[in-house]
Amino acid sequence: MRTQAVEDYLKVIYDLGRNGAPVTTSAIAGRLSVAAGTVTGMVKKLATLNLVAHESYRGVVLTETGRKIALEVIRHHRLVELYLFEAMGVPWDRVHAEAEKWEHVLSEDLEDRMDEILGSPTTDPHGSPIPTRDLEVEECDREALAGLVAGQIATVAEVGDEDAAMLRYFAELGLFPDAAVEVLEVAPFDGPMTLKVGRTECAIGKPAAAHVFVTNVREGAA
Amino acid sequence: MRTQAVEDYLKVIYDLGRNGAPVTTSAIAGRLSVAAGTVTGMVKKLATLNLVAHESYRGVVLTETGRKIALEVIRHHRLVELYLFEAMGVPWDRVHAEAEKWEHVLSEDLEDRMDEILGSPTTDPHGSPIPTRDLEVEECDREALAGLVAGQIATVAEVGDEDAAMLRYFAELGLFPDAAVEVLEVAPFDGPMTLKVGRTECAIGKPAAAHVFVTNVREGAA
DNA sequence: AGGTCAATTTAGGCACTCCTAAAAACTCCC
DNA sequence: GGGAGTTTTTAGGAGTGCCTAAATTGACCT
Repeated sequence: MRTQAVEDYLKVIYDLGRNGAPVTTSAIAGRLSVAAGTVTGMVKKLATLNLVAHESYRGVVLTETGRKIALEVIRHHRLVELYLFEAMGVPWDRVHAEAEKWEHVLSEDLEDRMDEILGSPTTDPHGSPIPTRDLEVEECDREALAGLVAGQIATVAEVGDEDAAMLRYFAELGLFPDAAVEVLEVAPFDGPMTLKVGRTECAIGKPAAAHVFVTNVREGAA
Repeated sequence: MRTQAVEDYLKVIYDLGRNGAPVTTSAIAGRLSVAAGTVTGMVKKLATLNLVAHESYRGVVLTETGRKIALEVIRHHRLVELYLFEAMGVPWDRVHAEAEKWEHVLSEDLEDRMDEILGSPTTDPHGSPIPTRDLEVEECDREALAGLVAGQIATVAEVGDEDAAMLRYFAELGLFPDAAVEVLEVAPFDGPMTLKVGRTECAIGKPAAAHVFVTNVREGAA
């Protein structure tokens, strides 16, 4: 019953539902690149398996069981990402795609071994938190870089890991987790932001900046 | 087209067909724990994909393309086995089962990284040869330990990797690749063999001994 | 040669995951 | 309150991979 497709759906539903609201059919369809009709069918199946609660036309919410499975898969995914990055030297823009496949075949035993080799890490190479063995995650208060205004200083906490080209771009700019950024200027009409990352300046468009999440936001030295 | 099932079938057909004879439907069914009718259907599909040549009621033979794919999968399998064993400390009786899953999700990039980390190894933890990157394998002349007679000395080259319990038994006896064995006695009526492995003596039944392959067989010092 | 038995293939189904296209429900705005 | 437009669901199919049971073929033995 716990097929790869089921795991993928649960993972996506977890991610889309973090704000607490029910997850829509079309949102899932978009994330999985699948037709809407397909999602309806699958959601019904997940409901009969008691992994989600589904109200017709209203979206789905994970049950406790569904949430646990989602977190297991996410733990696998992020541990594998970090393992590939740290232990095998896979570049950070490629670990996500590999981990998408590995997450479904990782045994508990291997999970533990990776965890131990990596020293029970808490975040993956993109800054996303790795759920603990008993599936706790702390959802930190992170805000999008795109929402900051000129003069603010912050620390990069996490970057979106899905788009490899964007990750290469972030790497070029120095936008890694823990990097310090200062917003020098924000052009009007959703224009680009001028940043100081470390000691170098750069400009970044709003769409890309929406995939960078920061923490510890404060006003810069005047 | 290259599904996991296709890869599994090709791998098994390769293995069963090493003696040169066409591979029977039932042999495949047995190996894959699948009904005979299922195999017929899959074999037909493989034939339309030009991966095997199939003569009705006569068995199948791999085409060159099919053989290449089989060797790729086998290379993946054995590299993964060795990686799990060497780099992750997975006990040798468990690496086979894990590798069965990993072999299908390993990218070329990861394959190369494992190969490099391991120093371009030539055999897996059970002594099976790892095909080279351009898919050459040397099928060495190995004979079953079960076929030796009293007084012969040989070197263990390979042990069957499918049965975890049997592997644990071999480990207990010291029957690893490269171990020296001397046949002290062979009981009649397919009875057990008494061996000297290293410095200790032990008895092993014929069925188990059929899964140990040796090389460099010679007469012992009289 | 004929019969028996085993191996193989055929036939009909089932579960899963996906698709497209049409119908139904919801939302929102006038 | 009634469209218009979007979202969701329903309906009908397709491909893969598995099953069982019945029919066929091949092999072997007398």
